[in-house]
Amino acid sequence: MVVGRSANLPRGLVDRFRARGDVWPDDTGCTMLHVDMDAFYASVEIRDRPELARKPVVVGGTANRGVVASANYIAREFGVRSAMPTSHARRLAPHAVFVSPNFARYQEVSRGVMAIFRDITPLVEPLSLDEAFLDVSGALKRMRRTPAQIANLIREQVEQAHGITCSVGAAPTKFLAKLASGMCKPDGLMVVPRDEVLAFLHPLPVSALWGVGQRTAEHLDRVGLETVADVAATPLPRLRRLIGVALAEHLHALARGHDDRPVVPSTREKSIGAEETFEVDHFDRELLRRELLRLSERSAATLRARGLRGRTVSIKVRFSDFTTITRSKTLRVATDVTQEVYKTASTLLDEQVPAGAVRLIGVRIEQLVEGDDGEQLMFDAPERGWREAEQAADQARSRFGTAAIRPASLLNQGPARSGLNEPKPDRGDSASRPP
DNA sequence: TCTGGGGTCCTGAGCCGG
DNA sequence: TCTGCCGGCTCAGGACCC
Repeated sequence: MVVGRSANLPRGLVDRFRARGDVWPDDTGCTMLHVDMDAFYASVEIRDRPELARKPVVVGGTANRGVVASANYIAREFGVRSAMPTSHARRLAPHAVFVSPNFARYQEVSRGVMAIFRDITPLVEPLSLDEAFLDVSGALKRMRRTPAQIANLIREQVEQAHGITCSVGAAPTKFLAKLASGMCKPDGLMVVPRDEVLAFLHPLPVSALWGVGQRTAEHLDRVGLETVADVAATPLPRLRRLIGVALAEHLHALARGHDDRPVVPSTREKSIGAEETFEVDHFDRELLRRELLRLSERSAATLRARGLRGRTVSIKVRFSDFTTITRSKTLRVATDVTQEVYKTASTLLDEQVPAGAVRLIGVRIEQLVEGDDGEQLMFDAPERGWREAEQAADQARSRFGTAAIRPASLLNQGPARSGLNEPKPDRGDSASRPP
């Protein structure tokens, strides 16, 4: 979902490389495809509710502090962008239909789309629900098609099967394919021919490089590096001094068109966590501890569901002025037990977090190992009883719903706030929903 | 304008043991 | 025994991505 970046790209460049009609670019060696669904969440909502088709549609948190997760192209004409505060989006497009996200629905559609990709090649690397890399080098011979023809086939099949459009970039490397798919949106195909890589890359602004966000772009701009060509021409030692060794080497390689990362079909998670922004800031430590328990429960349940345990528990606290601190503690033995996670998180809060108005609190578990990796459980360990109880609760929840079993201290708390386990009310646009 | 929630990766400081 | 060096680990924070 590249939104803001493609907006500032040189127009002539986009026209030059975008494939249209029967004009086929030279796609020899462009076996890396990046497929990106167009305004994915908004497109799924519109497909499910066709009466929204000609309206500006914004998907995002509809509460006071939400941000835009996705906006269709009609809404974007009014300046609405993803990651923009919903309140701002409402001012820009007050007549738009605002919809709360339904992630279960998006996951379902995403699974269907990924299945289409896997019919073409087993080398599929999903980056998120709405995009993936595909290495089609092995599929060329079998399908007797070129990369661009396979890309078009994917676009047709996704639209036929799911009623939504996607854009595809085809290039010799991952980074170039991803750039290309972002530049030909919506519903487009762009090929970056092997011998035109630098002509494609060098006029782009530095922010087009993967790993350059607002801060790094400002930093580079201050020393006169504005385009990808400028980065490519900068001696590596100077770049290292400017932005650090790892980032310098990464950007220098990308700027010269070098990127030999393969498609990796499955990657292991490094951490699992949950966080929550409150509707209003809170000082009350008892309330914060209850929230930590809720988030510990969510995170540990995810660990158990995936057969993982983690050694490091970290908490994140964001205060009303947006300063954010994290505090962590590494346990002797990896755990997936809610009570263990909560106890550690709660101690970190009590001992290391100063008093103040808190707008966000989060729990994350790191240093993950497979359930039977690492140290064996001690059979007389106190956590053993908790684990059995929690596994039973997990099973009950999977049968009777997430509200069926909750820690005693979370009872009488009323329904969870947005982003928590219960199904979310679809606030804001109920008037426009059919009966 | 006023900033979500899920993550990953990198850097640098401090500590510890060999 | 003391000192310096080095590597590994932990911890905190920042930046980035979708």
